[in-house]
Amino acid sequence: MKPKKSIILTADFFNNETHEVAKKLLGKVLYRREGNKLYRSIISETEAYHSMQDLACHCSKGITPRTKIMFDQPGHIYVYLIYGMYHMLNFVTMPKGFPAAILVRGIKDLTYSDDNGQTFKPLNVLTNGPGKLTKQLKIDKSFNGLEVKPENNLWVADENIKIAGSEIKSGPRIGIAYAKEWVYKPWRFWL
DNA sequence: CACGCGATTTGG
DNA sequence: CAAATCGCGTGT
Repeated sequence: MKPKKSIILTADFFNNETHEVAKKLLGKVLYRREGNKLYRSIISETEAYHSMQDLACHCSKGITPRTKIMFDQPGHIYVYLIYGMYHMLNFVTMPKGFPAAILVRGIKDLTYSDDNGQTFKPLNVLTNGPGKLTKQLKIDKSFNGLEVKPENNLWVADENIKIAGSEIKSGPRIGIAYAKEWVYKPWRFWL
């Protein structure tokens, strides 16, 4: 059985317009290694947060202890805690100095392997929300500021899963009612 | 240093 | 529909 071709996404992939990267992330494969377990899932929902003008983006506050990571290199991980209990997983986009990130809101087809990635078994849990998926994948603030790569036990790969343009839906982002005209930007993407 | 609230989820 | 629960940004 020939192993599936898996191309690990690097900074180049994330160094682009945030909404474009958010769309391209759909259908990409999210890996998380935790102890002897390797989790594999398909990214199915994302949201783009782009520029200091975007009032929905934390980075609209400027460079603060929390937001500085979004000003850093593309391909880094931004994790923050919301409502005192849920960790949100984001990937930084755009060149260093320009604040932007993508929130991973949903993953699907979560499987795991505990034998060095040879056999993946289905894990029948719901991962259709940003707080749910980080709980399942045991992602917390310890990932904040790290590069998304296998050495850090969290990475994204292109395994040539074909997504037709017609499969991608878009609409307003969730939970940002305070963001004035930015509320209506269709920067949420899902399959 | 006190205060208010959020890129959510769950249960009543 | 409201509670849970706490770090961060703001203003004092």
